[in-house]
Amino acid sequence: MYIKVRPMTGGDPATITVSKLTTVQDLRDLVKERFQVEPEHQNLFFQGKKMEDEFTLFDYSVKVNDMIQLMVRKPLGSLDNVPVKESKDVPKKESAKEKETIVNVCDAESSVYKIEEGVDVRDRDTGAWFEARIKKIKKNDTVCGGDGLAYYVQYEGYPDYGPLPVKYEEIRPRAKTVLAFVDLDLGMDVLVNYNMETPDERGWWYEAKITGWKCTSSNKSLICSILAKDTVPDCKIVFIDEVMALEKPQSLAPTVDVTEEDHSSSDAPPSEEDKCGTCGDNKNKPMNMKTKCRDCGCRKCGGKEDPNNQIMCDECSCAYHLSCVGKSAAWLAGLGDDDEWFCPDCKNDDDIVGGSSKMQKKKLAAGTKDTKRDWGKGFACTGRSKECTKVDKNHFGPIPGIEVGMSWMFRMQISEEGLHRPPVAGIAGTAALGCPSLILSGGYEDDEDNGDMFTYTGAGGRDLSGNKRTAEQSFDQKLDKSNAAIARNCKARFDPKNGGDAGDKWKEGKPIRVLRNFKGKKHSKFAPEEGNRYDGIYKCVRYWPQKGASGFIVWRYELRRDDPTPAPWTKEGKKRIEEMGYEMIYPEGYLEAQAEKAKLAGKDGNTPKSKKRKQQKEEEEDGDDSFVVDDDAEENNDSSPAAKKLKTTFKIPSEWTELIDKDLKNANMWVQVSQKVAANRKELTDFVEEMFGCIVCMDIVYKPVTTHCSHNICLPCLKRSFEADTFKCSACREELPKDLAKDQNINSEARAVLNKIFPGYEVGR
DNA sequence: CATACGGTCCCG
DNA sequence: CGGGACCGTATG
Repeated sequence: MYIKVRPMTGGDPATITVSKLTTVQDLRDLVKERFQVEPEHQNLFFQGKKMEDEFTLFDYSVKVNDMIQLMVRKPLGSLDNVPVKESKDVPKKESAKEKETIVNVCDAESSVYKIEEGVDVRDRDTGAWFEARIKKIKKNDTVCGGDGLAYYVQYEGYPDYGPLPVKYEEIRPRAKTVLAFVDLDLGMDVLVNYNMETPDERGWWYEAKITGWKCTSSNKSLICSILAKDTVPDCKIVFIDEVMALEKPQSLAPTVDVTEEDHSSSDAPPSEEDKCGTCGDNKNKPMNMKTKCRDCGCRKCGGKEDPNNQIMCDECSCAYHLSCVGKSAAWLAGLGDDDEWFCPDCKNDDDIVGGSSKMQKKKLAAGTKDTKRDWGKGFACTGRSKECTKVDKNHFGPIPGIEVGMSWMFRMQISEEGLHRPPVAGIAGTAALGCPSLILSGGYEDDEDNGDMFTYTGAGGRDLSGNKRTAEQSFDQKLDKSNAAIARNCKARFDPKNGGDAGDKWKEGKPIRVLRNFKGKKHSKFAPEEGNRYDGIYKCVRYWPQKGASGFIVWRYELRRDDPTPAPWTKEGKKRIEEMGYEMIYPEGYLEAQAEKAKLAGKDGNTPKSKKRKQQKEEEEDGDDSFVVDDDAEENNDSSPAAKKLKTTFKIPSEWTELIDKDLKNANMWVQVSQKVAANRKELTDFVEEMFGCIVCMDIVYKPVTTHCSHNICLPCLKRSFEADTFKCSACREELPKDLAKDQNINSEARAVLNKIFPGYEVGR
């Protein structure tokens, strides 16, 4: 499988091919190849856990395409050699002087921060703020801010990293005040948690300006302009219960007074030694619920509420809410008095080390066999990276957004799409409910494929002992399980002895999604060249038992196509696939990983290109005016009279343009779309997605209302905005008519185009 | 737990 | 290069 490794300092993540059994130690070598960082200087983190050499990626539950963070640990002693960065406002001639002063680096005091004070520090590369603690303050140092001081900070949770010098401008008193949603206001500067890559997940803390918000009955979110490395506008913040106020630096003397005053108002002021150094609350009995603090509250969320449902780590003595570490009250009750518990940050985590994980058992078993082969590599054994939730597992019929002629490289992908869920088996479904999908993969000798009609063979009748997936027929098949499932779809009486025939009522049977796999090429000319292709809906006409080629009884099924979309092998179908620009879909990150692999093994130039060329030639020789996939034109510069081999551009299908012409309100936008030069379908649809993003929720506009000022808003978003008494277009501040948020104002022409371009995009909204 | 028309690497 | 041995995975 492949994973991604991203340096904490920003920069592009690298795709690295590994297996689940790769040890962290081995991973370090791969990371070294890519980032030129010695293993001993690497700190690797996965989901907040520091990775230790002796464990495998499996131990950490690393899955395909997961992201691992790389933090470069500076070699000891380099601290004093931090490269001098010439600041712009220092004239060059002074640099000699500066050199001189380095000698005089010495401890200093700050009028604002004190040693050991908890602060937030802005990371120069990402712009995110991290919790840190001031360890030293020096003057005349190489890194000095406006106050002439360098603050050496130690990042919380990264004891091996630092202390590092930062400027006055890069630190701020530790944020401690959580702001209630009602107190948030437009234009306010706050600290928010945001994930640049997957905004729905937790990320880092950034300074942000509030520019809008969005409320539904179930969901509230905030729109902010985030100050990362650069300013990133229109970020949707989902963690609205954790928006924090920015603390202003205050000079030390008055600060003490203020905190003292603050606490004099509560009935029992904490003594100095009980006072939390971070938030000033009483450590033993934190009272200020408005203030979140990871030092005297829950280490994870900072919350202080519900102390009875907090548990303390036996290693670091930090408190955690049970819910924050995924434990229940019942689990706590079941814990004996001298049972130890270790928090996720401490090394003795039972999830990783020890315990009776199935991994350990497997390891033992594997150990006796001493297999050298690393099965976890590549796509042989990877599992799903997502599960289809768009439709139910027992959904029959087409799947929204999935069109006849679309292709995926691997079985696991069509499982993820919900198209055909079993990873290996050809027939999905149960005897009780029927068969929603099947795939022709050329594994059964009795299959006969005539395209619009084919006969399929049931499963079973094979001896799979020895952990096999296929074998030759060695006994009679029975009409049960998946074999019975297909029969259930047939509009005929269920007869496990003789079979049944739907006759001319065959179309009344339950629909079966049919896919063809390239391995069917052996026997069928309807199979695709590569991967797995969705061919549409078929129905079971009849089913019967028959003596197969092996001499054993197999169940056979006659399937007939009943789908309005032209089949992929017909002239019409081919044209449609070309027009729609359907191209082989690969798993996320797969191609990058392959490219990387090829690069690494690049010395011997035996790439599988020859095969592809041959296929292309055949297609061209075929002479029918089918399109030419021109994805490796650059290597054709040898002798081809290649005037026609310019770059292919995606041509907008006539099915789209017909609808586009009707959407007069967005004529301007569509002109831009039609002028867009896109190499393939995806490039163009990405552009459309950008153009037709709702100005409020940013998703593709749903039930679009096109404003007079030519902006598109989802009707529900518009309604919410009006309910909040905002009657201005959030894109251009133009006043909107108060009666705009009505069903009859939906731009149905635009909606029709978008539904054509993004089939099923409205499902689930 | 058994089943299953995958995918990969090794070997001849 | 093509066939065989071999696991990891989702589902009933």
